[in-house]
Amino acid sequence: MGVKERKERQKTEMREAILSAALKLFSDEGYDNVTMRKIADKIEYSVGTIYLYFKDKGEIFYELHNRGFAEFYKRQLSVQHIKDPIERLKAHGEAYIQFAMEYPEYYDVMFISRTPAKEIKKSEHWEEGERTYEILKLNIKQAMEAGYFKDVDLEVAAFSLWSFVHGISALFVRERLSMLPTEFLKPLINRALEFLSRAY
Amino acid sequence: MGVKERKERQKTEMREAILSAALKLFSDEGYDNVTMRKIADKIEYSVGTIYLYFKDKGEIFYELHNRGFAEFYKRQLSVQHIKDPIERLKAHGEAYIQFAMEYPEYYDVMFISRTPAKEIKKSEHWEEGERTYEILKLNIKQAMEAGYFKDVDLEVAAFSLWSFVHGISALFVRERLSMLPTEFLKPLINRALEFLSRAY
DNA sequence: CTCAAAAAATAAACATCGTTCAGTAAATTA
DNA sequence: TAATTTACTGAACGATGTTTATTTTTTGAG
Repeated sequence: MGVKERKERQKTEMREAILSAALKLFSDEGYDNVTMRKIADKIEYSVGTIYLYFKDKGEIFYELHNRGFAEFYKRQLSVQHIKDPIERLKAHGEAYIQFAMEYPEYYDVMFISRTPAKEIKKSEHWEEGERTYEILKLNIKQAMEAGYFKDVDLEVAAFSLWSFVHGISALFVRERLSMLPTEFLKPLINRALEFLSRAY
Repeated sequence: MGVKERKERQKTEMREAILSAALKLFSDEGYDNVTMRKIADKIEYSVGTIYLYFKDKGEIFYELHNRGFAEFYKRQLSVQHIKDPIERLKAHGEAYIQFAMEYPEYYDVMFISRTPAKEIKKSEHWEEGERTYEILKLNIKQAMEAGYFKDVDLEVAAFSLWSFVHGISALFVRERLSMLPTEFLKPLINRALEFLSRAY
């Protein structure tokens, strides 16, 4: 009698369907322009049904946000195998910005949004943010040991590099770079990363 | 018979009251969380009255956006008298960040807030933003002519420097640096500017 | 297989949003 | 003072997120 199991499975399948529809919509149209009714249309259920699976619109976003942070951290790690410290730092920056461009809604709540949903404030997930900052400092430190960043304070360098990639990400996410055609944007960002990594 | 003049004055006073209330609210709560009714409450008029002075919510934002840029542009110019190109560039960055720290509401509206895109996209006032970008490029170009930034593309350098100061400003304005005590923040920012200007 | 209880889904209703508009009050003019 | 113009209001509209009462579907004991 696997009734309970099937119900469980169906419940998670429905949650996944909602999350998947919401992610696409959020990413295409932005959180505020996505209505619960649009999500409901997309999964071909009525509006009220969504509320059987999620407390409110914010909880849908929160769940996606969690997955975003997990993905963010994973991407930071994915670069750690690179041997050359400067190359690794550059790849680190690339991974950071790529995440922001791929999941602007996530990036927004993580680093830009003024009032993150209540759930997010008290969340343990900012620690994941600090862990990525530690990775950055580690990478800079190893670059120093390899002879780069002479006479530079570690904290100052970390703050500077973070500000730099955040600046690019924030301008992109909040659409202050829309005057640049997309095909020019990515190369420009890459050259900007080179600009910085070649400086030291 | 200065009736017309007084009416004119009253009209602009009302516009100013609306703009001032809106700026504070936008900055405190974010564009989307500010309702027309909140603005109306703050100036102690009914909702409909606002629409006698502004076409819609977006136009209020648009006007604030314009004013921010005017003040911003003035500050950028104030640095142009400095002779040494690298010192001037550094002062330029300082002026930029100082504006953000002094008028976080304006900086927010100008470079961070989600914009009602229609108004601003086609606006001639982004040109004021582009004018400041031209100043930056001019300053970089003169630094190049003085022997700095060798083998660097002008556009890439401008984009990089802008991203850098925007990153710092955005992190400050959106309170992602609140873990740093204020007395450490300014020196840190100064050292970050040095970090970059010393790189080339 | 039947059918009442439980679960799932829905449609309608609610409060609030930006915006509009018919109507009222105030100021101006003749 | 009376008429007209201007300033303002408050109710209404369609759309939003969310809640609720109701209907439909699924379940499992007799």
